[in-house]
Amino acid sequence: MRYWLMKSEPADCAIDDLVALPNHTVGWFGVRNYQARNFMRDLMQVGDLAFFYHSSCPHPGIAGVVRICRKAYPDPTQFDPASRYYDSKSQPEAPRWLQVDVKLVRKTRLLELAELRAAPELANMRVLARGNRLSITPVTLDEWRFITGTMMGLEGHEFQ
DNA sequence: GCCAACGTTGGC
DNA sequence: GCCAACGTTGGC
Repeated sequence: MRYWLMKSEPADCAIDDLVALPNHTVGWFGVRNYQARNFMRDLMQVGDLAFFYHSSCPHPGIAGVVRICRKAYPDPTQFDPASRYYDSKSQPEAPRWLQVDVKLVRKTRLLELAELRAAPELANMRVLARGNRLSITPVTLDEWRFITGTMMGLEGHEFQ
């Protein structure tokens, strides 16, 4: 059981899009970085929990909690010439890019990036590291508990 | 395998 | 739009 932070551009998929979707489930398409892909391929398991993070937008920050509900499989957008995530070098018989499915656990208040940066308890959080460009980063249990508990007021909440 | 050039990310 | 940081590409 691991914890993650996953960045999504609200223009692609915002937390409210996930709220509105049937089953509140979406494929995490568009990852085009090998390290992030390898996290999904090698370490992510069904049942892992993740913060849903809004990036490249006016108010970047954590907007919700999701659960991994399907293990890594080929990202269909890599084969779609109309997609901004199309990759002409990826072949269907040897897909280069993968996605997992995530299911909304709960929408939370927006925990803005500035607020995360201001917390000494999160000084070593991977996503906050200088120069970090990974769209998927591991979160430690301590960081998870601090954010869901102290920052979100969800002490003792069972994320089923 | 090196590394310069180029591209991308993402906050500001 | 800027730009720091870092990933990727491709010639050698």
